[in-house]
Order: sequence, then C-alpha cells, then structure tokens
Amino acid sequence: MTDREPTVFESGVYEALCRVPAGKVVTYKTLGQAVGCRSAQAIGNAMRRNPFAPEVPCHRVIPATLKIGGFLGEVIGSSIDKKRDLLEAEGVAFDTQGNLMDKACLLDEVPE
DNA sequence: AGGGTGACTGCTA
DNA sequence: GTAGCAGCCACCC
Repeated sequence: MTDREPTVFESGVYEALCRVPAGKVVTYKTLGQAVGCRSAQAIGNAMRRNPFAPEVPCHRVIPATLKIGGFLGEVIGSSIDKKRDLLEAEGVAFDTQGNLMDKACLLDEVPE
C-alpha cells in the first residue's frame, strides 16, 4: 500500500487524463503520447498505482483494442457492469462484449 | 545495483 | 477470428 506520492511521470498521466473531457475515452497509447511516453504499459503501471483512485477518471482510459480490459474487466469484475454504466452515463456506450460501441467517443489525442 | 512485474501494443502463426 | 510471442517503459522488492 504505502501511500507514497505520485512521481512526476504519474502526475503527468493523471493530469493528462483530467484533460480528457467527459463522454470521451482515450487509449493508454494516446494518453502516453500526451505525457511524452511511448510505452502504454508504463501508463497502465501509473494507473495501477493510481493513488487518486476514483478521483481520476481512470475508467476513461481503455486499451487500443477499444475493449474494456484489465482493471475494468477483471480485477473489479463484480463492478465492471457499474463502470460500464458509468461510462454510458458520460456518453460512452459499450457493447455487452465490453467493446466501445461508438468509436466517436474515442479521443485521438488529449487536448491541452 | 539488479531483477521481476504489469490496468499495454503490435506482429505473426 | 483466435492464440502466442516479443518489445516496450516505469515502478517495486
């Protein structure tokens, strides 16, 4: 656990994530480009250690497969349906398979 | 200082 | 269309 403070890298990730408007989602890769990171796994790592939990719209981040994976699809598991509903509430619709229904909800890049 | 992990991605079989 | 392998970066022990 260790409530350590986020590093500059992580802070940048969270900040970029906050720049994502509601009703839109971005892939780990896109978010990485926003912070100057070429690796999406590093982004996932930052999210995994996400000290801001629900404060940061981590549910707004999805894999490049446009499919809900990892955190929203397995770990929480029992709450996955809730997360999906939450995204729909923001304007992001997902299929029963967990795929992004409307690709228009995907943000090609993070705004300033 | 070194090794292992992971909420990922892309290519190939 | 599904499955497996390798590459990648940052954090943790």
